[in-house]
Amino acid sequence: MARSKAFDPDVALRKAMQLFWRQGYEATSVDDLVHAMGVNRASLYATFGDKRTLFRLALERYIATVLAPRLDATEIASSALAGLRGLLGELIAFAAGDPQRRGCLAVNAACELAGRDPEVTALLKGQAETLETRLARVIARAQANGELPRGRDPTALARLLASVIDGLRVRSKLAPDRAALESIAETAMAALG
Amino acid sequence: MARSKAFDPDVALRKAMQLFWRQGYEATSVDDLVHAMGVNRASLYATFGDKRTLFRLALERYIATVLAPRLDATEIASSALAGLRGLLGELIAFAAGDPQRRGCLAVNAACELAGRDPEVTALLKGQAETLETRLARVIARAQANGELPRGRDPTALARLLASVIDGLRVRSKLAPDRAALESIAETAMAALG
DNA sequence: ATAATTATATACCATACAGTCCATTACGAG
DNA sequence: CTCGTAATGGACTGTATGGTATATAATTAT
Repeated sequence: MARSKAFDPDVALRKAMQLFWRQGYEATSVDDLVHAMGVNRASLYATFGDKRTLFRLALERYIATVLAPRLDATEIASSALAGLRGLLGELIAFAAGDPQRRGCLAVNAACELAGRDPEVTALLKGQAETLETRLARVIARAQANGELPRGRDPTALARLLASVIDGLRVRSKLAPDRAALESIAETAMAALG
Repeated sequence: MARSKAFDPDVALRKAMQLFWRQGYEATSVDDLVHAMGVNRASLYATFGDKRTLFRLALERYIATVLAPRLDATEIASSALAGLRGLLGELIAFAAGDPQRRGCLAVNAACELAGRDPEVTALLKGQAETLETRLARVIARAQANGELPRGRDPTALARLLASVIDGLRVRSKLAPDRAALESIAETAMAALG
């Protein structure tokens, strides 16, 4: 009934995500996107809308494909504590192994756009809440397990951990020094006890 | 011997700092700066150089006039622990009282430019190191005072605290909720003991 | 007052930008 | 095979961008 797309929208969106991750929103031009995505300009607008919409889609994809699976793995781990350690460990391994120092697209977007783009702000705020809630659940499980002492508020501990994670992401943009990052993760884990 | 400037370079630089703080680097045009600073375009270039140089100068000024004095106050406090509490308290008060949710210019700049502007990266990395060193000094003093138990590595604790601070700054861009921020600060302070 | 020097106003430049239009091409249902 | 539909190439638009040039105005040492 109609000509079919010469590109895979999923792949193209992933490329857009990666470019925004590397360069940020403002520093990325539509021309940059056209080249990186390998999609014709008109097709890009027809498929994804304007630059802002495309960014929002790329951010949603980042949350769904990068952040959420890591949290899934954290929750699924048989040992709650090991799950948390694994989360921090993966984060550090990624940061230390990324010569481009992209950091985290969500944190980058928060710093660049929060307060100036309501939709992006809402998206990121929701993600931050999800992170906290899920961390609190895992911490509560660790307390129930006896892996962590009881009596401390899991929500407060989760908030601290979420802040440390954001802090690690900022730090890894400036000095992705594995040893220092691991020291932070260890001290943070100790703070849960 | 020559005509004198019709503007105060210090005041103008402060205005530039505030605009970059509000909008970020890429989202701020030279025209925006011309208007906000109240300086003629040619005078702006003659006095401060190009946009990148001006941003670097504004960032240096931010570090010198916003960040450094807070750290001074932290170190000077008679009680080391109260100094640290004061630091976190001021940070939270600022975040909670800023309807524009500007966050921290240094963190914003790190997320937007680190890895793509070597000079800015070096500047921010240096500031991060200064923060850690000075926090470690205060923590060591608290340990020596008996305000904190001895035996824990002040550098590791300082690194954790610095990460929490960066995390608070990110969080305050999304949800500058005073109670939640205070809960994080309290839990972080507890982690020092 | 004059001359040397620096600041200012304003026009200007080339380029980059986000977004659109249209002619052409390919697909697939009938 | 044909026709309706949608995708594509690529030129195009108006505007915004960072940065400069030039002419004029103000300052002060002499």
